[in-house]
Amino acid sequence: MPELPEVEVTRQSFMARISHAQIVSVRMGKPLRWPLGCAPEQLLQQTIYQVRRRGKYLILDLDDGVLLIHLGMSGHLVFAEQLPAPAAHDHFDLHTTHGVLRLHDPRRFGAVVWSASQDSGAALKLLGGLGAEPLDPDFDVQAFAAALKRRQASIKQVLLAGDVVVGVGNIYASEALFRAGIDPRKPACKVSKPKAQKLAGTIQQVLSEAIRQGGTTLRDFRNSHGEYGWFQLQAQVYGRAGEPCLQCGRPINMLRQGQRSTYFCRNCQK
DNA sequence: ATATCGACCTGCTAGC
DNA sequence: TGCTAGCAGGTCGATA
Repeated sequence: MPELPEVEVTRQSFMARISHAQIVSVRMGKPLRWPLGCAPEQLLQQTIYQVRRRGKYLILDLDDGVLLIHLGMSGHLVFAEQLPAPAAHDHFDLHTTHGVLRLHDPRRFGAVVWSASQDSGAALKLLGGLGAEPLDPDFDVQAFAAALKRRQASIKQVLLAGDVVVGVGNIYASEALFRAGIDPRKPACKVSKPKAQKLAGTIQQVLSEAIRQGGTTLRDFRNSHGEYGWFQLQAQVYGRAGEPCLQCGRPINMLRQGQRSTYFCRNCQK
């Protein structure tokens, strides 16, 4: 489910409500991708100051350290004053003075991890290798183009790797490459500078548009109020194999790159 | 260093 | 109707 837009939409949906809440109790269900990294009791009484985002991670600032939350493939957060008793796939509850933050994650590829700071320990390990934030006003298009020049892997796989630019997952990679007219199979280093600059723009455009649409709901995604996203209706290639290209009318192609599906138009993307 | 591939886990759908 | 294979929004760690 969650690429940058879904994580950002989630963040915006509960940040103000949870801000300055104090943690009252913690409930953990089945194991998630990584252990919490501290005794749950250590979180009690701590205040949550703000909720930030880095790539696809949410970062909750506490009195003592940070709590990282990753939604994996199938996770979403719910935040409400009260919630029903945990059901199947509700694997983490953070009870606070403002309400309950609950992670629902059927596949359990998600995680909640405590770290002493954002720049040390578990957080350093998880966030340290991440690339640039595409929606940061300081995003450096020249540096982005230069970084692509150093990579021989296909442009699609370099986007997904997240060490050049963060937040672009399988849906938005296909969409951004289509809008930039770049063949997803092209080695990143062979993408011309103008095309790389164009791609930087289409990545920003696609992600921003998706945030405005509340993200993409293929099956699981909801924001913390339980509302769906609608960007899937604007997708021009993702999930449209065999359907006519909206630019040239020829059928959209699908292929596998690194065990992930890529959707593109052979005619419009060179 | 970089690229590829398997692994993690559950649910749903298409096809027989 | 029921079973099975294959696929799904991510990313880490082992291997070449």
